Amino acid sequence: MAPLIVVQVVVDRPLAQGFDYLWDSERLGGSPEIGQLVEVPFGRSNVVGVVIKVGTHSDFDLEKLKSINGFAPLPPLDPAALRLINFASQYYIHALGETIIPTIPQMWKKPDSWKKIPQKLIAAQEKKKKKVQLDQGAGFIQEVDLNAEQKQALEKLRHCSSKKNEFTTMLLQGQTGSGKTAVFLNWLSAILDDASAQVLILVPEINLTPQLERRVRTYFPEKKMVVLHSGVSEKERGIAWHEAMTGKAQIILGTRLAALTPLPNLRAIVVDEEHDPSYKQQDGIRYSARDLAIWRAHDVKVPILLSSATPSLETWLAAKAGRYEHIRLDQRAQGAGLPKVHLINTRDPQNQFSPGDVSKPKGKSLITKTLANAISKNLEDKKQSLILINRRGYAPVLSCSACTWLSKCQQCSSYMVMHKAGALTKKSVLSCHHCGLAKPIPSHCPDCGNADLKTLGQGTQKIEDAIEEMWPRARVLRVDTDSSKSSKGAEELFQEIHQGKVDIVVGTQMIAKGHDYQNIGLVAVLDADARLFSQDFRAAERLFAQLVQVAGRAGRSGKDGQDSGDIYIETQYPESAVFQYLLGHDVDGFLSHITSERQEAGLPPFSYQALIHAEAKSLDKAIQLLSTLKAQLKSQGHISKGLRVYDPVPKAVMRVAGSERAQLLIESDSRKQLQEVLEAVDRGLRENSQGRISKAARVRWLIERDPSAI
DNA sequence: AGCACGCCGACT
DNA sequence: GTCGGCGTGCTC
Repeated sequence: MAPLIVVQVVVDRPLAQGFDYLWDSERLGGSPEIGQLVEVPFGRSNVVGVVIKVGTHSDFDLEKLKSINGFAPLPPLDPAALRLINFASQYYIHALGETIIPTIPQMWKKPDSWKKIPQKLIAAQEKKKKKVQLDQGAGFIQEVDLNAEQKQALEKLRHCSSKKNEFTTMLLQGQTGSGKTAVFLNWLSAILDDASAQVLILVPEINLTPQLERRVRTYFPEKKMVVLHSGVSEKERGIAWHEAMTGKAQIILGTRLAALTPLPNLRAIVVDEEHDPSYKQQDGIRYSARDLAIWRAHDVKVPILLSSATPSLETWLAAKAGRYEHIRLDQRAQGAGLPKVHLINTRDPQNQFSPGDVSKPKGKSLITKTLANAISKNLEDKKQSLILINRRGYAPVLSCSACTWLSKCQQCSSYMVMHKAGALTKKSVLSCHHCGLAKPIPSHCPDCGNADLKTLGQGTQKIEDAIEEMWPRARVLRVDTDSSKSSKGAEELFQEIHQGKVDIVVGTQMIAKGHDYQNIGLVAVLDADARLFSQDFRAAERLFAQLVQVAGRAGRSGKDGQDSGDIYIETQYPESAVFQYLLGHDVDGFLSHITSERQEAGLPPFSYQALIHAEAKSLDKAIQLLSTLKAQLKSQGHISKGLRVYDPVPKAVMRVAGSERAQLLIESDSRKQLQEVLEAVDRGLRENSQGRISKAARVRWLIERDPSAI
């Protein structure tokens, strides 16, 4: 009789345990290995799972064990990848199976097509060969072409990461346009001299990927590179992931979803724009790809480079404290100077239009007279202007002029945004940006019947209208998620800007991210104040980072260092720290400033946080669950010195798509203590839940470690 | 989570 | 008489 083989498998369900199965060697024609992707019968159906244990006995009734159906034509996930996923599962208090399975591309999770996969891979390889030949190009900046400062930074990078098998974290801090990319690509170049070495380059979830992709390809034409982000098709992603996890791909460029790809020969990691909030996953397991990348680098003993013009406070402090190497790049490459920052005090009547002004627009506009003059001049100079307003749609809310009616969403506790007819929809609509509900615009007030409905506030669409009215001969383009989703893709819109087909671009923050523009003379930010006094303690930090990024867009046009562009910020509070430090492009000054603020308030990075989210049909139930949880933690003696469990509160947008939401904040001075409490929270909630929904009141809950916004 | 089983109300 | 609501329990 063949020896008994029992394997433990985790599946994509919110279940903490693994499940035991029999491994029938004869039938399966292979031996079981940890990290193998298998198909198992589970309940009534068959699902894929990952083997986490191989042994000869089971705690479960042997008679009741089912057998493994089959395994994927894949090597097992390597031990380092499994360690990473195991860490993520524990740190973020998320079931192992639910952590591991979603990282595997769809293509590999269809057992029916496992047999056909080898042919598919061969076909894809053939196709690739043809493509590669077309891909050569210029634009490559060799080491000799770097400026003195870049060379120095590169030397330092090499020096800090010269020892084999040593973990180092390095922060490469430099202004936009200082040539960080050229430096880190040259750094990676030496690492890639080892033919088997793999490097991981993480980028935020932005439209920047195609640009960087082209650039990396021209740097390393002979290296195999794969790209992993949500825009890559399922099939391509499956192939790319396979090439990465088998060590065939040397360069893995991707967004946060690439951070968990198995890379058996990983030698270095780069996290570009490390401060960017999109590294934080916001659904499912809420991990930070940047934090996991650092853990990963430490675990496999390789250097990791974090790059940013405006580092996150966490990173910057670690660098100050010497835990990270701090490498600076302060001059602008290619001689471009820093743009001049102008603060326009909107409370100052001098900046506003007076009734008699010739150029005064008809309606109320966010565009002040001072800004309008600057835009006019920029137009005369044949330069492009970027106008940023972080609110899409026409107007954030519609109101009745006779009664108190406002365009509230029926399902959510937020307002419906008015969108004018055009790109997104054929007719004008009211749309809820939280639940997606869209309704026609009422012709009369639903409450009192009054026909005079007025818009409050201004979004990108309304600004676009205002600009077209003020500069009828200028070519205006709007770029936001609405305009890029319809008619043309974002990439095409950016092409129009590059080709000089537009004079004024109106858009949300997405126009400021990652794209290099050649002829921008002016950048204006219209709604900066909205985020100045936010509930979220990181709002100012984010705003500052965005404004610096925006400023970077303006400066790139200055070819000879003369004309470096202007940035205009309209604000009621020009004296705010964010703006004052921005005036001097003083990133370090600003970070020092918020350091003391955070320290005094005991906020991260001087403490560690977690949120317990609760969502139910009624707010009462959600709050009730969290109150009970808090009481339970108290009675079990979990609340000790250095740990603060706040009271449950309704969320800012309390109601979304018909369910009401609350949260509980837990804060601790120690990571370890927080971990222990969160494990207790998980145990306590699980005891009375099926999956992630409480049995009694049907409250859906979720633990979020290191929330990016509270 | 996903799914079946099970026991109570308004329907072809 | 049944279709279907969602409360409860299980998945090796």
